[in-house]
Amino acid sequence: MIDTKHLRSFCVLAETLHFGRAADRLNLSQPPLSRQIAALETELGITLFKRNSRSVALTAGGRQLHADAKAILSLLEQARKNATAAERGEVGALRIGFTSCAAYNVVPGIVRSYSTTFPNVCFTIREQLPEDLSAHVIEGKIDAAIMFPPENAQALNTRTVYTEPLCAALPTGHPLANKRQIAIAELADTPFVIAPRGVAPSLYDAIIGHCQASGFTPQVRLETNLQQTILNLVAEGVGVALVPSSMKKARLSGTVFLPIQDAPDVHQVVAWPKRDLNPCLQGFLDLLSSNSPAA
Amino acid sequence: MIDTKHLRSFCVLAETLHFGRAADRLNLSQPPLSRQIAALETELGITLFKRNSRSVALTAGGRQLHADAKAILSLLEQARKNATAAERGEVGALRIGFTSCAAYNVVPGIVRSYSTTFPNVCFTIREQLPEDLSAHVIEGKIDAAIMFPPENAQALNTRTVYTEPLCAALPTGHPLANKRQIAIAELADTPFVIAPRGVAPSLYDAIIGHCQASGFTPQVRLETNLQQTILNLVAEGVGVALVPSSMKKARLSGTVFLPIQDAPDVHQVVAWPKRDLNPCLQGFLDLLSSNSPAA
DNA sequence: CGTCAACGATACTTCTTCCGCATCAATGGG
DNA sequence: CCCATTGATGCGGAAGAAGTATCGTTGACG
Repeated sequence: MIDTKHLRSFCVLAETLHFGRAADRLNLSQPPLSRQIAALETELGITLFKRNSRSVALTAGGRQLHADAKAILSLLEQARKNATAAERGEVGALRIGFTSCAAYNVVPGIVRSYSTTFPNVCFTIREQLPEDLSAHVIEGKIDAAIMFPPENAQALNTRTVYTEPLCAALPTGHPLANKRQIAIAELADTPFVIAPRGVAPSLYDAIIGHCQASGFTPQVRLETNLQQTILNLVAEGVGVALVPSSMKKARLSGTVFLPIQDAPDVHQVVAWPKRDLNPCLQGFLDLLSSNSPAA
Repeated sequence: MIDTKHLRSFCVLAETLHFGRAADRLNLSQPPLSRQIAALETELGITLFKRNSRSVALTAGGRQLHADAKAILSLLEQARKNATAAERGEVGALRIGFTSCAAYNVVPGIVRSYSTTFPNVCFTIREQLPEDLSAHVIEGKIDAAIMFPPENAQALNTRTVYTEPLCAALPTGHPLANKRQIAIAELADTPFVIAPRGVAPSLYDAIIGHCQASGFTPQVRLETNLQQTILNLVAEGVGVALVPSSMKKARLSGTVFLPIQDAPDVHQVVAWPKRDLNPCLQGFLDLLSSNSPAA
């Protein structure tokens, strides 16, 4: 079998065209080099050097092999670097899932900073249904997710990356739409549009909890899973909704966003599996920590 | 140093994820395989497999190295094939020089047949001055030349590849231009355009010799080195010329080509250096022999 | 909860292989 | 014609790799 040692010896000899000097450069004495080249030649079944005891010259096959051998040796060196870089998370692939809500706060920043810090990582981000994210992380379909805090997180690590208050989303025609700020109790008689608890328990609990703390249980007219859809329904006049403040950036006509007195905070977390850590993820998490702004 | 043996073992293990079965496929017992992988890991300074005595899994670095190692091993196999192919003349580079005259007879055919028979050879053909061709072959600037027979060919092998009679080139206005055939003696009083003897001795000798055999020495009005230029001068009415018959294909207006009675033959030869044969040349010479048509 | 079977790591011996020294054979220069 | 240079070869010893036997760990099963 052809050995990298043979290739190295061959390359040095092809460049020096002198067995003695080539052997020196290889920290070797001359006889082993002669034997290595001879072995390579019998292995390939061709002569690589035309030698008479006065000069050494490459044959056509030797020239060809020299080009190929140099390429292979440099690829080998590259492979060594790649492997260690991959283990450090500098090359590889990283797949991140996120909810539409995160698209308005943490995602833009982390996308820019990560892809500039790790240009050799194939970085994929996919918006996914909020109720699917936990499962996708656990199943390994994605390496991490930016999402509302999951409830049963025994297989997941989580870390808060964004915190913001809830705000109220009202249709433009709503009687309260012209106020600068409202108290949640003012919405006690207005129908709500809300995501089912299973989609984002923390968000659901924050909304319902805040209403109940103000002395009423909101009348839920319609449930739907996406914040985006909720806002569309608000714009249609179906009801009002409490949404994370960053949803303002959705720039949806027909909807007014109003701050709420004593608004509860909602959080975005990054969630990643407890085992089998993709090395690329570490850099991602580090960047999230250093960049994460408060709301 | 990383060895191809290590790469092979690593690849098989990465595919089977089982030391025992991988060792079988490598015709090896399990302990050496464990040691090889361990050596590779210490060599790279990273762990390639996460193993607990129940399962073996690639790390990120291992996945990266697996991709690279497969590529390297296939390149190695390719290099082995390339080297033997190069020695057989199936890959490599072949540079052929030729005179404008040959461009009208042997060159088109050999170009087509050689480049289809040896598609992996980088095939370069260059038209060059006829008086330079011998030197270029001897100096190694080109591997072979298709040319008029050189005179002092001690360092060159030559083989005739095309034979054709001389014909007469007359300006369209010439009194003999309407004949179907002429005898050379009819041109005894017409000025000639001819290439100097040094450019193509065999051609020069054939022309002068034929005239003298017919009882006259041609009056040379102008000497120039290229057949192409000679024909241009004939078209201008400077004189007449004797040229190889295939020059008819130059499709030059203003010139008429007439067969000559008892015309002497002129030859095109392929000339190549006597030593240090480029393997690609052998196939070229073989094709020339099998394709070479008589005039 | 204990036993067992499967699997990878390790210890030790054996054998192959490769290196270095000495020397030979060929070739070109003085 | 002699000699110096250079690559090939023979041989003894050392390094390294493979194989056998065995250990330690871990999940499966009763």
